Amino acid sequence: MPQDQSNTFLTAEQHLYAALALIPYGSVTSYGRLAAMAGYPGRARWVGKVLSQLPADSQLPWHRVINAQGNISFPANSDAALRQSTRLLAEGIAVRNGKKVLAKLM
DNA sequence: AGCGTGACGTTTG
DNA sequence: ACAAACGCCACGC
Repeated sequence: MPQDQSNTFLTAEQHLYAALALIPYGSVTSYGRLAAMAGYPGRARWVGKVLSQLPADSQLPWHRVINAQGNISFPANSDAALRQSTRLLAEGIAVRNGKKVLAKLM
């Protein structure tokens, strides 16, 4: 039954949110690693899609997710990239050229 | 069914 | 450091 969302059953997205919430303040990880953490190895693109649909008022630390190259996955100096770099900076993580995140991935 | 498009990843040059 | 070539999966047309 589709609407039977008992608390023992978690959707794939919920697993992802749970994994995302576990990323510690001040550290970053990649889409691919987050996918694996959530139990879906090889689904980096899916992670990106889910994050792109997060509500604007989400309390989840979406800004701690960058790509495997260590870059913010938005065009440098776009509004989105600026929002993310601002939030990272607030956690003590520096960003070079509006793209490169100067921190090791988790 | 076919094709283009993504907040992507790995390998190779 | 940069780019191409794959691989990957969900969606919309």
